[in-house]
Parts: sequence; C-alpha cells; structure tokens
Amino acid sequence: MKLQQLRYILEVARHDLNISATAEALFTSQPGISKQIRLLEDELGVEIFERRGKQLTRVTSAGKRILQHARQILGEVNNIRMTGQEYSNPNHGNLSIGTTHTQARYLLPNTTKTFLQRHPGVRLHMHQGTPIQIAKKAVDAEVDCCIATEGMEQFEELIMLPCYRWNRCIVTPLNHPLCKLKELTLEAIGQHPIVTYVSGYTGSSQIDLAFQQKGVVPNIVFTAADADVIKTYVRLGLGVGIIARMAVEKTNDADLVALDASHLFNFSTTKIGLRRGTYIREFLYDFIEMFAPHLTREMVELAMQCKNQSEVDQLFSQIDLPVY
Amino acid sequence: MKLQQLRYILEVARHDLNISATAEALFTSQPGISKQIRLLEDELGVEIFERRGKQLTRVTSAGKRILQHARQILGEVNNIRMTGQEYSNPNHGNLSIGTTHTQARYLLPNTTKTFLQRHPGVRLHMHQGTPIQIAKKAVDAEVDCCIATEGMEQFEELIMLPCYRWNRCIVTPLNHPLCKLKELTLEAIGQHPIVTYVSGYTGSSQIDLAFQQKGVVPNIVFTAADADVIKTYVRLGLGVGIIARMAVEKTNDADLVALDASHLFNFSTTKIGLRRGTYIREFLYDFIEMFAPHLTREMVELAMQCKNQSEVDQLFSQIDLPVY
DNA sequence: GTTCATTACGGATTCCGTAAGGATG
DNA sequence: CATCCTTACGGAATCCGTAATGAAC
Repeated sequence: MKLQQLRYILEVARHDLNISATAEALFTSQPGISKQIRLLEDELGVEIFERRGKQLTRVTSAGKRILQHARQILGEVNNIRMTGQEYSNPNHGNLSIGTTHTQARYLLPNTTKTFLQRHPGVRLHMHQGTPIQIAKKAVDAEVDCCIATEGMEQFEELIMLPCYRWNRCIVTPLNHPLCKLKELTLEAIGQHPIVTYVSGYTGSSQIDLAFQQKGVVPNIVFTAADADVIKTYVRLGLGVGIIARMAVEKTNDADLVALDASHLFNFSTTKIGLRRGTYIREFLYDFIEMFAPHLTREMVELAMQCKNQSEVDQLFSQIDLPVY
Repeated sequence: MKLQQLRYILEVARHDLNISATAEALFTSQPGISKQIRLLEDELGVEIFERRGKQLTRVTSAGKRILQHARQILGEVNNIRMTGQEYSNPNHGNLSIGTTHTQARYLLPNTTKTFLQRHPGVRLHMHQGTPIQIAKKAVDAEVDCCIATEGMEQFEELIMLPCYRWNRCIVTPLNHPLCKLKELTLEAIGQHPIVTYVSGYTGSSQIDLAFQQKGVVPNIVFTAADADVIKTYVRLGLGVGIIARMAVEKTNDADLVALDASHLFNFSTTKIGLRRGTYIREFLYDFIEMFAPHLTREMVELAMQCKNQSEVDQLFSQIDLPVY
C-alpha cells in the first residue's frame, strides 16, 4: 500500500469516478492512476470501484470504508507536514481564510492589519465567496478556516466556533418617511421597497423569518451579496436597505440614515468554521484569538475535540459573545 | 513521505532509538532505515530524533508529534488491510486473544468451542500470560483483544468492556476445621495457612484488600498463577485455597470442599480489553457477544467511540452483568 | 575496542509516461 | 465514433543491501 494509491482513489472518487479527469487534475497520466488503483485493489483483495466493462460505475461497499480510512490517513499525513513546517519555520507560512464580503470589508480589516504586523513572515490569502462556497473550501482544505454567518451548518466536517453576535439596521436616504416614525416596525418597513442581502448571505434567513412571523410580505425589489452594493441602491432611491449594523460607517455613510432594527430581527451569530482534524498552526490560533478574544487556543483545542456540533455549542453556551 | 518511513520512525522509537536493533527486528539493514529516516527528516525540515554525534539520543519535540500522527496513520492503514480481508474473505482469518489461565481454563472453553463450530474458517490463537503481558500485547496489536480481571487499567490505549462479575470461594480438603464453622469469616481463615493467586493475577488485589480492612494478616504460604496449581497444593494439605468460584468443578473437585466467600471479598469484574482504533472483524464481534451477551455489536461500537474509560464505564453503568 | 550511525555504491525493483488496444454508449 | 479504461513497454527514479568510514562510550 502506498500513500499515492490512497491519494489516487480519493481523487478519483472526488472526480466522479473519472480517471482521465483525475489524471488531468493531478498532472499525471491515466494509465498511471489506473494501474496503481488496480495494484491496491489486488493487494487488498477487494475491488474499491465497481466497473461495467471498463467504466468505473460506483464505489463498492468495501471501497466506501477504505476511502474513509484513506481520508483519515491523508489528513494525518498533512498534519505531519504541517508539524514539520511549524517547527522548522514557525514564523513563516501561508494562511488562507475564506470569508464573505461583510467580514472582509467591515470586520476583518483591523484584525488582518494587526496580524500582518505581528507575523511579517506569514502571507495571508483571502478567499471570498458565498458562505457555502467558502465552507466547501474549508472542507476541501483549500482554506485553513472560513468565517461566515450562515450556510455552514450543513457541513458535518466543520467545527463552528461562535465569534460575535450582530443585528441589522435600516438604511434610508436623508429625510425618508421612516426616519420620522417614533417606533420602527416591520409593518412600516413593509410599506416601502426593500433592498437587502441575497438569500444565503449574511443572515438573510433571519430577515425572511421576521417578516414571515409578523405576517408582513416584504416588497424586496433588489438583493445583493454585499452591503456596499445595497447602500448604493439606497442612495439611488430604489428603496430602504436592511443591512448588518457593522456595515454602516459614520464617515462614509453620512448621506444615509441608519435606524437600529435590533428589536425587529433575531440576532445572528458569525462563526469561524474549521475542518475537523485540520492542523492549526500557531499563527492561526493567534489570528482566531485576535478576531474573537474568547477563542483562546485552549478553547479552540477543546472545541476541535468535540465529536459533533452540539458538543461545541454546549462548550460555548456560557460565553458572552461580543455584540455588534 | 512514505509509509515505510513512518513505520521506521515508529519502530526505532519503540526499540529505544537503536536503529541496529530495529533493523534486525524488521529483517532489513541499518543503512536502509537510517537513510529513510534522514530522507523523511529532510523532507519535513525537522529532526525527528536528536543525535549526539552519530547516536540517537532522544525524540525531539516535533518528533513526538510526528510519531503520534504516524501511529494514527499506520493504524488506519491496518484498518484498510482488515477491510480488504473482511470483504474478500469474511469467514476466514485469524483471531488472537490474550487471556489469563483462569479465563482460558474455566470460562472460555464453551465460548471457543461454539465459536469454532460457527466459524470453521477462523483460526483461533490463545496467548496466555499475566494480565499485564496480555494487555501489552493488545496495545501492540499482537492480539485482537485481551480478557482479564486486573492490570489493564494502566493502559490508556485500551478500551475495557465489562464482561461478568465474580467472587471467590475457599477450598479445603474434606473435613477441614473451616467446614464446620457456622459462619465463614476472614478471621477464621486467617488462622490457617493460605494458598492463593500470585499478586497481579485474577483479582488478587481484592483478597489483600479484604484482609487489610479487617486488620487480619493472612498467612499466605504459597501463591500460584492459576487455580489448578493452587488446588493441587490444597490437596497436599499445604493450606486452604482462595480461588475464583468458577474455578471449582463439581466432578473433578469432589475431593475438595468449596465454601462460598462472596460475603468476604469485593466482587471483581472481568473485562475485555480492545485497543483504541483497532479494527474489529465480524467474527470478533461475534466472539465478544458469545462470551458476554450484553456486549452486542452496537454496544461495542459505542464503547469504541468513547474518548476515555470513564465514558465507557458510564455507558455500562446501567447494565446488569452476569455473576459467576 | 566495541557499538552504532552514516556515507558510498551497485543491483533490483518500482514508478511513470507514451503508445496501442478494447469496451461502452 | 467519441470517451474512457486497460495493457504493453521502455526509461528514470527509488529502494535496499553490502562494504567501508567515522563518531561515541
């Protein structure tokens, strides 16, 4: 049994059982992969892939188990590699973080700035995308961690650490009718066209939920993936915006009015997602703690040992998260 | 990184950092191992072993971590191998069980007989030894599981599943003064020379404990590793025996009197020890359940996922064990 | 001087890429 | 006939054993 054989079967499984495509992706030849897989199957005495003629049709039952173990093995191999790097060059390396626009634009700048000053040898890579996209990248080990508010729950392999809680505000042009109300209500908001986040982004599900519970059908005329775009359309008079409170800046947004709407929507919690079994380098611990001070190395280590997310949630149930 | 390199560093660590001895044990050459280790260290950029001149003196801090991961990897590699065997030949294979004399002689015969009938393709190997010896074999994967009453607690890597509870009896020659007592007491026993188990065997610690708590100093004239030897010396009139109740047989021991002593000693619990992360083949599940019917496949799987022994103990806290 | 790890080197094996062959839809 | 896996084969790299070298106790 060779490590590459394990790598090959995993990659072939990932590429829909297409050896040619796998070979291309791995910059090697089909016959090479084909042969190694056969050799492994011969050695083990079991077929890992089911074949119809010369086509791989599906993973056998034994294959499924073997793939599971192989995944584990390659994860540990990576951990060994990381251990090597960590000790040979603790201050150098790469840190890849998947985030959404909201985090990258409004929350992370301070953290990253300090981080880069403290760790001049580390190169930081920001992968931006939808929560689901970046969660997938975390699962596939393309990024070391991901930061988002929703969409990560569906990935069993991710451990999610709560970072902070936040709520929304309504942004309107100056002198908008909504500004004159004594009390902001969903019903009142519902009478105006609304501009807000695309479904699946930045806690948008809580917005839908709140309106639904009140029996108000919001007139959402436009949705965007980030607050900057939303604010632009609010400025154009297209409607009132519902965005995260931290996405309003005093200096840049002086031409807008931000009305706090914390009483109208449930709070959302932004989380850091880490792949189970991933190696956490010293500077990643540092980054996490800088971003969310309660996520000390000790807490993160405890959380990483949890078997499922509910254990993690329990671990943090006593902690007061910062509110933005 | 190669699997053999990982195997080599583990074996060298196991052989007190002696590459020559390791080479001999693995039937290969020193230079081969030496070189592969160097190659691995070069690849990782860290020394795994500390050297004084050309001698390996100890494992570096990075090395300790790497060894940990390597252990994990080779365990999974073995699991893949076992999966292969399981599927290619579910009814054939080897089952190695480490046990003490007491189990092998008095408890296991029925189980093994039925087992061999049910699984004609499986070859059963009994490794006999002290509880500590067989626990070590389980840790080193030389046996698939071990069965003993004490001595296994000190091995973190073992998951211990309770099988049954048992207590002792006093065996004497016919017409011995102890037989005439209305009530058997430790004080009475203490007035006769005693023949019992060697320390570390078959719950001997409970015997010491009971006497100690009563303030009686037992006159132990002879100890042996098994009840058969003890009974022989009782027959010779050397003293009264304290042995496990299940070690008395009606037919063979008609020339002895067995006095129940359950009220004098704490009950002991015999357990099956399984190495954490070990692969359990179908027929091993069957063997375990035949030996201890409450240890169903489901229960064993649950127990194997426990992080520490106290979790396991909790899992079985509600279960009524058989008493012998 | 004995033990033990490293370096040097040569033979055998393994790996991997190209090219050709065969099966499927 | 286009796609895709397998077999065949040759060159390159790797592995492993023997022999020689050198450091430590």
